[in-house]
Amino acid sequence: MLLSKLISKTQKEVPAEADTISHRLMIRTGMIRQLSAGVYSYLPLAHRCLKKIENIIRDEMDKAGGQEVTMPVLQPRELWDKSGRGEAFGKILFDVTDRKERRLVLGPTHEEVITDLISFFVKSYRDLPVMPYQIQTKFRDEPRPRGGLIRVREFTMKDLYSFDTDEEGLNRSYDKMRQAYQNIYRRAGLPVIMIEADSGAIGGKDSSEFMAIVECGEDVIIHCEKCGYAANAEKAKSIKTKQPYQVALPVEEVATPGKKSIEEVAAYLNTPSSQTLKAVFYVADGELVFVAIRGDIEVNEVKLKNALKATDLRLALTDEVKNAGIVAGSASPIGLKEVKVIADESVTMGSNFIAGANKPDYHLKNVNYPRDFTATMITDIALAQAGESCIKCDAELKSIRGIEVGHIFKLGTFLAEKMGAFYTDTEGKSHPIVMGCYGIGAGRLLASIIEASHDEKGIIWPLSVAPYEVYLCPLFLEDDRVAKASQDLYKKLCDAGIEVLYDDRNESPGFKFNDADLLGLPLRITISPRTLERDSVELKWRSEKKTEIVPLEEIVDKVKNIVLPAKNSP
RNA sequence: CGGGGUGUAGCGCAGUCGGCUAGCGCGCAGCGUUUGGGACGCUGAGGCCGGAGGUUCGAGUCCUCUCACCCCGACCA
Repeated sequence: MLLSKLISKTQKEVPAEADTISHRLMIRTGMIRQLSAGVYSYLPLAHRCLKKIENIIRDEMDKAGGQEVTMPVLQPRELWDKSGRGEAFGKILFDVTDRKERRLVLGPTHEEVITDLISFFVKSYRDLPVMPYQIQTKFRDEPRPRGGLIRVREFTMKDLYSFDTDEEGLNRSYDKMRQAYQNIYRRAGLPVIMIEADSGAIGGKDSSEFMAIVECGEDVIIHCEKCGYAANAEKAKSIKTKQPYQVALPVEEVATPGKKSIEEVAAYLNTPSSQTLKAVFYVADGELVFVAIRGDIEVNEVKLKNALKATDLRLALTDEVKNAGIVAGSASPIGLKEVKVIADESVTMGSNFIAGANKPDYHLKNVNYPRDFTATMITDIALAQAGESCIKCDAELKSIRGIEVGHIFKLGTFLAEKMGAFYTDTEGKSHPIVMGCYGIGAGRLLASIIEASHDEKGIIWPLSVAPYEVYLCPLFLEDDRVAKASQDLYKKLCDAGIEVLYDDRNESPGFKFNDADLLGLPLRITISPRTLERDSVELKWRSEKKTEIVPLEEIVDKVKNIVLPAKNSP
């Protein structure tokens, strides 16, 4: 490809709104162009990377037994009503109405469609297992797109679905996918860690996320360096810090004029926050819920939502709390009736707590569970934090940030039951098909690779996903010898099956070198009057500082030997 | 959805006590000189100042409404 003809233009300056590294670099290299919030065009450089990523994914899916299909983007709304997930997805769904006023959605994922499809073709245990997949555009009306390609509203995703006769089969499919995913990241040159995750609106039991560890990560990962335990913070369990045991003392009222927050009360009474009980109010599917938790711990809303089996969970409004007769700032579960109380297990870890007195400007001392209050439910609804202890080995937990670049789920049978996907076993009995689903976003993977592989000059592409493999960089093109030699070399490299970006512009050396670094192709070949004096060219890896002088007659073979093996063997 | 911010040339920005042909840098086009780590000179093209309404002799600038985009939070396979 001639650089002068490439639909792209490198730029020095970048719009103020681009703040993540991958976003800035993709704009500066002319890879993407935003059309609307979270909606992008992919120019040739990005397109080529995406195709390479997709082909790696496709290859691994095929090897693992996947069969590629294409399913509709337009999906009737009834399908989502049937599965019951329309509600769980809520406003994320892009709604469309056709000319007959029929409601459709733009597919955010395809479990409904695939289950419907498979239920038609799979009738017997003999047809199972199957693993259909597709690589296709998905639509999700995210509340807040951000970070360039990190979170967008229209994106290409590979989604594979496994259908098995039983749990054991599901586990086998799941393991195959887990291995295939590891292969994909390795081949794409992106280090990831696999962590335990919450399945969210998708539903199901077990789920694992593959996280790229990068600065701009949206997710917090709690992990243990000692035993390797790692989980999304919204799922992570931990051993909470212990409180010294004390003999339960009689409850005592204390004045706390004007002190409302845990920090204020704890400071005023000169006690650590771990010695207090905190009250937080939520509305779960329209019902007010009182949440009690130890003062030093935050509520994990995902765990709470799961514990309540709620579809919609949000913090309660001031008025809603007031109308329920609760005194915000001095609230406690003590003596509370008619309101559902969910307590974190931390309220049982400790004694003689400070809690609200349910009247303004007063708190209670020496509150103990269950002597002084009870709860509708006591369970783990705490947000695990760095500094707490690992549930597996008791070592101290750390937290890091990551981007979710893949998520695999064991769905089980709930969708098959809802959608009517049953198979007949050897005895002629009918059973719901056991499902799993496995997603990976191509654009996000691309952005993550840049996040993980760049320097102050630009991108450093791994060979496997680079838009081109070689940056052919002639200097002083007006010199006929240079023009002829580089033209000649360009042709030979192309004929050898090497993907070459030929910088045929009449720019200064510095300008070209800087563009080469910015674009980040793995190999740079420089030809100039100086190298031609020695019948040579200069070869340089983008990832390394040093250069190598290679004779003209050897360069094609040398590049072939570097690039082709890496290209052809995964 | 709550809080904050920004819309002026392809990109980055200035101009806003209302006033004349709306500027600067980068980029783009032409000519010339240069050039092993983002060169320089000259010439030139390019603007419904986000949109609508209003105030005014006069609006990029003031008022009202609106739209878009970004950031923080909420939310998020």
